[in-house]
Amino acid sequence: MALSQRPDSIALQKKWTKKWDEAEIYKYDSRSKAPVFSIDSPPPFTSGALHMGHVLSYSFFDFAARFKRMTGFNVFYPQGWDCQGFPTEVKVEKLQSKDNKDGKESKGAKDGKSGKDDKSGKPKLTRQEFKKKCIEFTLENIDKMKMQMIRMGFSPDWSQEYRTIDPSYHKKVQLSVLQMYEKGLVYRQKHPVLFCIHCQSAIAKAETEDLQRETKLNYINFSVEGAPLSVATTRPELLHACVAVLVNPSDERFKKLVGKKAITPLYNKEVPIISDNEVDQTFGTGVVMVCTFGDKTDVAWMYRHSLPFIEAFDNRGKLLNAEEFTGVKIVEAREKIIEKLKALELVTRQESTQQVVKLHDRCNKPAEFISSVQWFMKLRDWQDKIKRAATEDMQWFPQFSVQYLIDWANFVEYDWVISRQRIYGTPLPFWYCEGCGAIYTPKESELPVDPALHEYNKKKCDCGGQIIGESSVCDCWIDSSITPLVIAGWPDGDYEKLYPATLRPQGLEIIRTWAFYSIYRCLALTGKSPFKEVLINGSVLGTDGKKMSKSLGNFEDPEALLAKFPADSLRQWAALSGALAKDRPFSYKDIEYANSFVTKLWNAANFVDKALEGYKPEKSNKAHNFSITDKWILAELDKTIEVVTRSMHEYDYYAAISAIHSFFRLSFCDYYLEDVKYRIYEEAENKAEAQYCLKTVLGATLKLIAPFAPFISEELFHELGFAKEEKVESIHVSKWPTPTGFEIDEETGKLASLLHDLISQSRKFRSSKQIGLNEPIESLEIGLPEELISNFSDIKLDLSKIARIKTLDVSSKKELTTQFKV
RNA sequence: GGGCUUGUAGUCGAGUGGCUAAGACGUUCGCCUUACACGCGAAAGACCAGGAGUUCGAUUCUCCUCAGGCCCACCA
Repeated sequence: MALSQRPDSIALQKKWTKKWDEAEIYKYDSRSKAPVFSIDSPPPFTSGALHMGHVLSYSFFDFAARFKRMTGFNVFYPQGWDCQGFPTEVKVEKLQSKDNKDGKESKGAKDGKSGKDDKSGKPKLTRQEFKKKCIEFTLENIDKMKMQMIRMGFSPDWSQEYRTIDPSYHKKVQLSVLQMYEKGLVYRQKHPVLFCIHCQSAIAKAETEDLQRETKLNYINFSVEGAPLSVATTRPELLHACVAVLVNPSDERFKKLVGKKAITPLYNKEVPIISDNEVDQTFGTGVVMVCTFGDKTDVAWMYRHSLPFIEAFDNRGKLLNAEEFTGVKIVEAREKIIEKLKALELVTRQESTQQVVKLHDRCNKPAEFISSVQWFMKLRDWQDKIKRAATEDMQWFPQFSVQYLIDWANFVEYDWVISRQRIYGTPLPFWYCEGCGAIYTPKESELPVDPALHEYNKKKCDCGGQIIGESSVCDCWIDSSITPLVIAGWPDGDYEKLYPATLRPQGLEIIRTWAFYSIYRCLALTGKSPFKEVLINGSVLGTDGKKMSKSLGNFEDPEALLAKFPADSLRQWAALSGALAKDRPFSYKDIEYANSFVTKLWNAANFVDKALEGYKPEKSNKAHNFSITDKWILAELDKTIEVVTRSMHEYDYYAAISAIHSFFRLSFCDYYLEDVKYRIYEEAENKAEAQYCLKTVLGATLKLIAPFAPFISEELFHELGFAKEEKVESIHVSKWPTPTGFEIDEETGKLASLLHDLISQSRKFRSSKQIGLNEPIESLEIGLPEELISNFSDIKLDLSKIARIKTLDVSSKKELTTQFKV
């Protein structure tokens, strides 16, 4: 049958997606005895549509999945959705405020306590209503993203789909938290959190914006053994919460003071003088006062040096424990306290300085740290175990990327705050007594629970205190850090069949979170590392080499690209641009190049299809009448299969796709097809051998490219009858090609390159004399080294036919010489 | 400031302790040759960032400098 024009890519995509779905070729077979290859693929965050980063990374996972299927693995490739989290809340709030015609935003949803907007007094969504909106928004996004994934030709087993909002998922998350609680790894404690005193809400760092501003740096005298010690601070209003004075251990000026006590001005409190490497000797006087809490460093220092904790102000920003200044607001207190210190002649200097403050992005007021009760998971003592698991139990691709995890593990200073005062998240499965702080947990059979809504809340503790259901939800990494367990079916008994996962593919930027927390939690829950191989990909930059972002105008939308290019081309772009763990600028040229390759493949297949008319396999197999070029192309094919196979095993998709492209384009299309044309058209006696080679090479190439270009390879695999011959439903479940085992001797190799060299020279000659390729050349005299002369007859016919030279004469020369005549 | 990473033709980018350092895009020239003009053929274009060291020999290994990128931290 003759192939027509290259088919429309959308029609192709629809046709094969449907067939693959019906034939369930991507389905994991739990009864199969084949070795399992399981992929713990990232559940994308469902606050929007797919972006180019997804296109790049999910293409990588898909290459792996398709390759492994073809090499005989029982591939387990689920796809999840990471649904809950702050960005979704923000987007839903924005949508809500758009609906409000007066333009006022709903703040009620934010504080996690009340569903009413206490500022405007207007009725707003309740907690439950808001949550419902978030879920609706999420489901819409999942539909959109799933559709895009299908259009990209990604091949997860959709029967294994999971969502982190599903009750079954919540149940597992809560169970995992409870089990870690049983092991003593979860606790409840007072902890500083970022808080907006204007909006009355705890906020995440991600909700803040930096503001560079000018402020006053005040030099204030403390005293040590009666002598003054000058300390520079921008926040004198926190003096009452000063718990220590820090100096750098290598600072000669203060070495003698370390270990002694300093007396704070105004409040006359005795605080220790401690040395710490993080103190900048050149800033201010080189002496820092540590307060609870001026900023994040204060928090770090407080934990590091086990300093006592003084509540500096309440959640309305009014000073606490500050003697005469108690109840005064922060900004006002700053001025009043400086005035008083000046009056006492304790301020020696004031100078302007630049500082960066964190503003709440909704109200543009400075965020403060305040103390609040939070839930924690113990990370201390786990760093070494995590590092050991990552280095001993796992192989990282590329190797250096494990260093990101090690660095992070070394850096962790305090435990993981797992509670968030938000709405859209997995509820923490705990109750606590308001009075004595006793903690109550649900039974496993009660899960999933929302303690905030539970009737248990009406009960009293043994101590007589009221029992309160926790209303905080889990950090979203609590949800996603157990994916290796969830996909394996944990906690059911036979989860170990699929645990640990074979492969964890993920982005470089979330090694510190997703990889780190997954290893930690899975180790804590099972004692076993969660995966064996980690594949790290970088992110896609704009064409200008900068991080892709809508505001920079270097943003590419996959949706728009899919309208212009077939998925097969986009996927090849991913392979072409994706050196592991490296950020790559986006390139239209790569896509266009990939696209032209798809066309090339189609056209070459078209030629082969016609050339195979009347082909009788038995003729070629028995005759062994292979020409030099036949032997050469089969040997080249073998080399390519070897390189591609090795590269695929190593997740080196760049190497794989380049090898395929260059073999097919250069060796096969540019040389071999030209070499055999005369044998096909002129019914040469060794035509069957040429047909055999054409068919073998095309068939193998289709398979090699199948993981990268699943649609076009499938179409051609069926159109040219390979599927029927191999009795398989799809190229994607066919066997990965193995080398034909065709040995090529040195002599044959030399003759093949001599032939191609002479053809090339003839073309140069034509080019210089402006002779068209279809006009014959009268004669060619060739001077050849002795050792090539005897075998020259093997390529003589090919040369005269392919280069269209009427007469060929050969004589013995030291080196190759050519003399063309028109 | 810390960690990682990169610096190869006009552009994007492979690769190697020693033979003429891939390929693509772009450029120039010639071709609609019965698969393909989304094509074919030919050509030009690189002191492999700079400096020092190791070595018989370095673009490749080590160190320094300079310049990018990503992540983290960020000054009281």
